[in-house]
Amino acid sequence: MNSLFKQQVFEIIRLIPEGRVTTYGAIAKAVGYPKHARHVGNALRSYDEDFPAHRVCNSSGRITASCLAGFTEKLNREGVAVRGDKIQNFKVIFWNPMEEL
DNA sequence: GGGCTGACGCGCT
DNA sequence: AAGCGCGCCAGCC
Repeated sequence: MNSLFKQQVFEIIRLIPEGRVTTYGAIAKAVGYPKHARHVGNALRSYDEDFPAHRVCNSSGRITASCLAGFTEKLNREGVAVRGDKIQNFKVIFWNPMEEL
């Protein structure tokens, strides 16, 4: 994949407000690659510190990241309730990147 | 070059 | 409600 893809993905994630979350698919669509949801996650396997990767989950509001515990803790600190791997009020706090472009 | 993997998503059982 | 199957495609071996 070209680095532009990653770059745009990272750019969008940085725009996610505190206390809000979005999905891999939504980001993929927003950057013009609707079928590349997997690669959004793939690009996030490694990320810089201070990068809010914990604000990204799958389309059903579940955290599928490797470090679930860490993300849950970060989300809780931002006021996002998480039970198990499921984000509570997902539909309410979902942030749509499409509306920001 | 080929097979396997995967932080996904959607439709069908 | 909960799985299962399949499409998708960049990396990694």
